Amino acid sequence: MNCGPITKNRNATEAKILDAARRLFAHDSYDNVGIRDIASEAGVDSALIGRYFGSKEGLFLEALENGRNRPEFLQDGRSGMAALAAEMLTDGPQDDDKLVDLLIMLNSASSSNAACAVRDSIETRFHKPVAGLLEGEQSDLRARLFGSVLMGLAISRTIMGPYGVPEAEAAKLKERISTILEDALAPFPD
Amino acid sequence: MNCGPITKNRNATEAKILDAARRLFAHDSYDNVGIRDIASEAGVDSALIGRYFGSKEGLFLEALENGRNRPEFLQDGRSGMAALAAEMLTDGPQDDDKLVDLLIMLNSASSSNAACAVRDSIETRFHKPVAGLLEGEQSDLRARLFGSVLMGLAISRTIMGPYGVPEAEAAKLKERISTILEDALAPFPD
DNA sequence: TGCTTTTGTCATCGGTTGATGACATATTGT
DNA sequence: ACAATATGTCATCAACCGATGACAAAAGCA
Repeated sequence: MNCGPITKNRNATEAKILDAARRLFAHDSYDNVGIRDIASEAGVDSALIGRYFGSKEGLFLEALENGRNRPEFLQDGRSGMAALAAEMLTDGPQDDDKLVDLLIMLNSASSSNAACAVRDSIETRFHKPVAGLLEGEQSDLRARLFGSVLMGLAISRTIMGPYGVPEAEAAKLKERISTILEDALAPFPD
Repeated sequence: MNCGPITKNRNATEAKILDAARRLFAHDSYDNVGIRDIASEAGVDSALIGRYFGSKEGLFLEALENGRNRPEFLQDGRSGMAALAAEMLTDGPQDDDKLVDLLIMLNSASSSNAACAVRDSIETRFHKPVAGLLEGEQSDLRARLFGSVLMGLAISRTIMGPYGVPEAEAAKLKERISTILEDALAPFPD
């Protein structure tokens, strides 16, 4: 495919750039991914990033807001959350589409140029929706607690590599994590 | 103090650099902290970093291994771990000496030039000692699970800023977190 | 005191980064 | 077919980075 004379198509090019950016940002931090890397991965000239997205930061913001599967896991309520956690325990979470957004956020959470956007994104696209699903008092606090456990698990599974929580062959581990997450989500006693 | 003619003292200078480095690395990522920043913070010429520590990476490694209060929290066994978690829930954990090591690791865990050292350090100075304290089977796995929860909490408290788990005025929150950590540490049923 | 070594200062290097203006080529509209 | 616009390419800029060699000043030693 894509033989014959070169074709020019802005929408397709933007999509290629966005895809490449999401792929790279999911594996490395904002600071460690250059516009030349992204352009190269996308098979495109690096100048187009500035032209179409304004700046590297603009591209990062779009990559962050462009999650296909928004909070799709939320549609299933709590079982969806458990499923998301289970997803993290399967092999190669790095390439799991459902986790790309989370990985992008985690990798760049400490990059000063991206930190604000990451925080906002976590709040808007994760904490708030989760809190909305919870009944009882202090749903915000419980959602953040839940989020912290999930983020820790994600870090352990991806960034920590072989030193992190290993893939779960054992059902015991999944069960254990379910228990922990339930603990985080449970309403506070009066 | 420090008036009169300038005095030259290598040990003192190295200490100033190391202190400054630990302070800055605890607030920002490896990539976002320059040797000029560190030198300036230490009140020292940036060339001395190269001279005394070989390179920026060398300095980072020393800053990482130079934690005063090694795993002092481990000396108290499980109650020490709970105390560490409680420490994270108090106001301004950024300036808490006991958490500096953890903050340095978390901030630079995604910086490719520092990631390996960070992973090793977490494994050596955190996972292993914790596992050593645990009785029963699969202590390594349980230690990593415990670590993931703690890291998630630390991220929420520091990097997430106002969007993270808020300071714990309520004893309820501490109790909840204790429960979660106990869950993570508990032996697996047969 | 005079010499050597250590410690600190300064200027600058090569390399990389994000950004941008000038230009070339393809597409579109008439 | 021709002009106008949209899209892609290329070269280059200024700023920053980590690193380093040349030099100055202090400290240690005879």
